[in-house]
Amino acid sequence: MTTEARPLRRDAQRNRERIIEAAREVFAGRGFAATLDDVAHHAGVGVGTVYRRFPTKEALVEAVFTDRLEDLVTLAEEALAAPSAWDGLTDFLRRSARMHATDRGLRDAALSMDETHFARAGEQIVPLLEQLMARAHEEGSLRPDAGFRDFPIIMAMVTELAQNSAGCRSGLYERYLELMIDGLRARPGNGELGDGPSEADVQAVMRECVPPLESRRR
Amino acid sequence: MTTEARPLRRDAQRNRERIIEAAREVFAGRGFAATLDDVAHHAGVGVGTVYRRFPTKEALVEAVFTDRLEDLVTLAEEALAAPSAWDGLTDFLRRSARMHATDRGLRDAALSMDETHFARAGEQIVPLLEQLMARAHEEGSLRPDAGFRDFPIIMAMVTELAQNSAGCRSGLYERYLELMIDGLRARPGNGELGDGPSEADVQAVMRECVPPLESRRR
DNA sequence: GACAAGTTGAGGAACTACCTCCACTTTTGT
DNA sequence: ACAAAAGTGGAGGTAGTTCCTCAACTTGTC
Repeated sequence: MTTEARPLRRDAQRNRERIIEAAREVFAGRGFAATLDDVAHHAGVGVGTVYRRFPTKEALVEAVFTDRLEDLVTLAEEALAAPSAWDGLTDFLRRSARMHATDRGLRDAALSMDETHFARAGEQIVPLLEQLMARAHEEGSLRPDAGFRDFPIIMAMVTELAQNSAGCRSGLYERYLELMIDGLRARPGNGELGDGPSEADVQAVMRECVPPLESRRR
Repeated sequence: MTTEARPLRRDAQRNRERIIEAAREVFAGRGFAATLDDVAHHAGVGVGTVYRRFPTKEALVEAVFTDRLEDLVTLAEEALAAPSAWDGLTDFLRRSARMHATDRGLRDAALSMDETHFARAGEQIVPLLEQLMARAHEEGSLRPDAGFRDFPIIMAMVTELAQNSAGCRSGLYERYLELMIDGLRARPGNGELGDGPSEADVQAVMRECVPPLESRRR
């Protein structure tokens, strides 16, 4: 049952790296909506070469974004280490929003966490955010009716705007993130938020926000 | 130069109404992304009939949504008439968000205000919102660094979520609207919002949020 | 009942994306 | 140096979309 892979020929190895590099750039701009033809052209190789190396788009996406998602986990760990839970929480929002705004592929990967192979990163990050929220609640800085499941939805909204304003003022999304952050503060006079989303709700929304990875072909 | 239109034959008139009715429903569900084929099928008529009556999608959209946009203007007028500017403002947000969430076509029409024939509704509504914001600023209830141009962007974000959660919990967007509303309150301890969007920014974002009406065909 | 008006829906045109295939080139092992 | 193995390129087949036309047919009106 050994998947004893023979080493790639030298030129093939070089091409593989070129492809990943090109994919990083192309996905950063167009997200998962980018085609493998795009990537190939960008890498200066034929489409066939891309398909030989990465039989599905998912395989390529995985090769490109696995590390980047680790960065998000690291970000969450740092957030949890901050002395003030509020500062940790808001920094996490700001910094991850910036990452997602800069790299649309990363955004799509993060929003696909529950489905794809990225599930592992999700499993790491969710408990961190849960703890962070719990600490912020204890601290009294976060409004009590906000929960950790609001994280992904807020991120989805804000980074969607980041996409839609990329052509004019790329930093515009920050304004509305700040608005939501101020809305998250625990304060007398806040309105009623009502019931938060269920886990299924969160997953459904995330799915809607990302172009499907699998080919529609049957 | 008379556009002396002869009256439609009785059956044609009936079909025209059916088409508009069907378009209302179909656009409500799929927004401007709906095709005229869709509409025809829904109306129980052939595609050709639709194209004969409405040579472009824009003509049909106009026929369907002109009144509905008037409703939004009315809503803004009512908001302005409220004794408290804050209540008027937040009610406007809540009620128009609900309208947009229920009818995706209306959302698309509202977000196309600056381009299409709906410009007139835009010209009516913008000054109303501007006054409303001004009154809320005087009143001291609205944070001073929020402006009337934040309206459309907040609406775009919230109703985008309404779209993406239509399949699971259709009311989910309300939670995040409330969050933004709390973020809009004037309060000590609010963060810095930075520069608001320019008129051009707003228009660019709105454009990005709506599928193009014209055929891509060349 | 004749003529104009209206209807129909299959199908052509244009686009997009996915992916395969095989003649050709390059590397590697001897 | 040479052959076998590995890798490459990219035109083109398959397919899914949507837009819109048109010629044969049906219906309404006078």
